[in-house]
Amino acid sequence: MKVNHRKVSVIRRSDLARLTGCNLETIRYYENIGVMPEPPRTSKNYRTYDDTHVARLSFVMRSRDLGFTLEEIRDLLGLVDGKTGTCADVKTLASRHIESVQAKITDLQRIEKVLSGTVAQCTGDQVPECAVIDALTDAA
Amino acid sequence: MKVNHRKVSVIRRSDLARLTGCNLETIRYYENIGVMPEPPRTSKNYRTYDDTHVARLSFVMRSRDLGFTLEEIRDLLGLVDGKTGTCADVKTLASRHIESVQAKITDLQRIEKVLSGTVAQCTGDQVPECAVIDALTDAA
DNA sequence: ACTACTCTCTGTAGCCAATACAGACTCAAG
DNA sequence: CTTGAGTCTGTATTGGCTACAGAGAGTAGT
Repeated sequence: MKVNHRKVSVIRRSDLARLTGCNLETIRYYENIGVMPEPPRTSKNYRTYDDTHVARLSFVMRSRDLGFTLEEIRDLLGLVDGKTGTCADVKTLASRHIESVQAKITDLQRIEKVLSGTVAQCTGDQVPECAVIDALTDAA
Repeated sequence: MKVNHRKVSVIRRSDLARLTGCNLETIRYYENIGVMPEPPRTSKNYRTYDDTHVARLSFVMRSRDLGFTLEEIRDLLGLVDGKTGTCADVKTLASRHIESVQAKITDLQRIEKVLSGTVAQCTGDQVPECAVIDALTDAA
């Protein structure tokens, strides 16, 4: 009555990728750098995952989506895993990240302002008189 | 009357770096990838720059500061050099860049909002009840 | 059983935009 | 003449992946 060679609901790498939306190769990369644990292997050396891997990778993906670096994600995971840290520690990490996000926003807004202002002066004439080129050439 | 072995106002690589604020090694990198031209060399193989190099590198630095990729900078330089393009071409390039900057701002603002909202719920208690961790764990 | 196809495994190379370093050479001042 | 600074080259490293080659494993159809 051998219905299926694969044990019921064994999660392989491609399944994990599909379930989390993570790229297939990226999973291996995360295992190499220690963000994801090395999973158990079958007798033929195939990686086998379970719910905990799905949850952890989802956490990583979500954090990544919010712009945390892998370094920061490692720290977050450490706090979750070790249970040594407090919510305050997490808050500190997140707050620092918020600050860096705000700094990036400010920077991009400055850029946007300069560029928009310059492009608005553009006449559509030949390059030597182009306002954008002038701005890039002359400004300190 | 040998006052100075170096010809008057020969610009060396370190001088160019100082004048433009560009990192010393980055200049060599820009020459390798064709953003800056290979400069003439002295008999002893030292790079020698002039005003045109200072102007060009300043242009590159300014563009970089405004978030243009080196690919885009290459395109801008091509328009300036070749004089084949019109101001409209430059405007197109710059406008596309503005759009990508705006997209980044929007994305970061979304991130900032999510993070700030989550951190605001933080109690400072132990990790298992941390709002930030919960948000990272549960959210799709 | 055989073929064809897909999946997984590994190591390695490439991407951007630099930055850093080792080891050799050159130069200017004291 | 020695010392220290500057320059030269090629190569390695960073972050965060992505892609690919070539081998082995599993599966579906005939």
